[in-house]
Amino acid sequence: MPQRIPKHLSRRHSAETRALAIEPAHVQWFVNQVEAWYKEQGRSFPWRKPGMSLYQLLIIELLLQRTRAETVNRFHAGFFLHYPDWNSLARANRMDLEAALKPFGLYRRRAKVFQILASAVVGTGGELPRSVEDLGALPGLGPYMVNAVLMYRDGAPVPLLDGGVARVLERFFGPRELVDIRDDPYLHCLEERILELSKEPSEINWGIIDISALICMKNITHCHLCVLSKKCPNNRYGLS
DNA sequence: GTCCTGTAGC
DNA sequence: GCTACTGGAC
Repeated sequence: MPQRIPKHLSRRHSAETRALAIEPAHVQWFVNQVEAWYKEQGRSFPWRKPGMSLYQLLIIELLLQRTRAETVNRFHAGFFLHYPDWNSLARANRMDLEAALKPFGLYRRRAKVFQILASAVVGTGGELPRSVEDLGALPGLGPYMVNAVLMYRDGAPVPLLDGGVARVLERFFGPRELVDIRDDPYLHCLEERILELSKEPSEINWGIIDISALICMKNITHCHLCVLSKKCPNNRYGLS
């Protein structure tokens, strides 16, 4: 008599099987192509270079949520002039903070999250927690933000899986299992394999992000410019 | 009108 | 699962 497997577990298992069935050489080729392309053609932003505090990096990553990197690039310096650290954020007047956040969008939500987060960090001595569990418990920090902190602070080989990255991975490797990328076992298993084969976590993560933003966009794809098109099942080269 | 380096509430 | 959150860029 075969044991009954709960539906969500069997779906998880099949998704991971699908991700693990991809040839190692195929994943390695993807990683090599993206990393080589990133060194030549990747975007350059201040937060990708040394010199920013962990506070600034975390705020920038929060600002990048549902917001174009170019927009964050243009306005972030002005914001940090007024709010240079956790203390200034925690003490800020809510309306002033909202006004400073308007150029980025989502300003009421962000003002609230920034202040709750700042109070929490100031309350524990101005240091962010070390563990994944405690980081994820901070207000406003989901799986993406936790990984961003681990990557910037610890150089950890963890993925930055956003909507654009999911799009690139799905077009090249095949579709996800679930609607929400944060819970999808296929994309997470795939990312684990990609980060394992990468030499530098930030380069592969930013490389995929930049391909999603510049080449492999939602509605327009520039397959003729893409270093992945040769082996991409979604290749529209010649058609667009 | 659509999209953008997500998260939390339902 | 689905949706609100927001404004800038195209």
